[in-house]
Amino acid sequence: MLLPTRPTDAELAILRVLWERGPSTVRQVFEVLVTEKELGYTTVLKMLQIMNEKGLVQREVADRVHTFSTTQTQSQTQRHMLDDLLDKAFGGSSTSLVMQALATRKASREELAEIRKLLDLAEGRKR
Amino acid sequence: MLLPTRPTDAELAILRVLWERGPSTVRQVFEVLVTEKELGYTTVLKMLQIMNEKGLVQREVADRVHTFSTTQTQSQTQRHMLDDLLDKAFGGSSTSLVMQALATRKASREELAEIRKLLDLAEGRKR
DNA sequence: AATTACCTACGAAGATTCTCGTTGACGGCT
DNA sequence: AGCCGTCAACGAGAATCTTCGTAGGTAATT
Repeated sequence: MLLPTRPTDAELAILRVLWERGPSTVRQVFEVLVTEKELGYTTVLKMLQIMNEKGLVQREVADRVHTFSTTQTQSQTQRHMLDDLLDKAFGGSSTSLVMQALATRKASREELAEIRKLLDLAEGRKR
Repeated sequence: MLLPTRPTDAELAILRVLWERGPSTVRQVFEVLVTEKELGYTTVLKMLQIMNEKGLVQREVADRVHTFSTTQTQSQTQRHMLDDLLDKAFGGSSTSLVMQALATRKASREELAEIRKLLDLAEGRKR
């Protein structure tokens, strides 16, 4: 599957772990996820196998354990999913998306300042 | 189903039509969607029935045709989906979400100005 | 050698999504 | 009366997602 499909929720949960912890074994991923939600070891294993077929993760076989790592950075995936959401729910308007993002969760003052800095950058690049 | 589930892609396509055109009959929704994608009339009908059961749309029966309308505004749905995405792919950081949003599609200068205005508002509200 | 512990592989089941064909009802037209 | 077009209802099938039980392999421990 060359086209990067949008990760499902369960897949995202696993990707989150891999992004945070870096390359991990099935057991390591399982240990993290099981604290959030009741689920079996083989469930995680199966998911990782499927994700490997899809190209979402890659595996390295050392000794007899498999170590999995993501094939896309978190940023790449984020951009992807945002792009998708932008098309499907925001009519392509990044303005209204940002607007909603600012409305959704009250950003802290520090966050607002950071966003403003980004804005300056984006605008500066334009003139 | 009281909790608003996240609309699927096919559901979003229908919601988009209803948001744009306002309350519409099955045929009207179908006429719009069929220009974008090959699909049958009964597919749209079935989807609307399901969406009605889920509470995503409500129906009004007049004469013998049913007219459907959304139960949530586009903004409400947008906020919802953003909130969801924020949790599942951005670790709750609206800053990085906004950052990616600005990076994804280059916003026009007008859009940037508008976003800046929003920022002022958000910040003003804080002090 | 037998048991235990951990690993991957695999099949399958249940749920959801999306699609459409068929059916039956209703109204207008000939 | 009989035919045609449009409508909603319904069942069902294909595809995908998510879950886990079972099986088989390997290595250490008893």
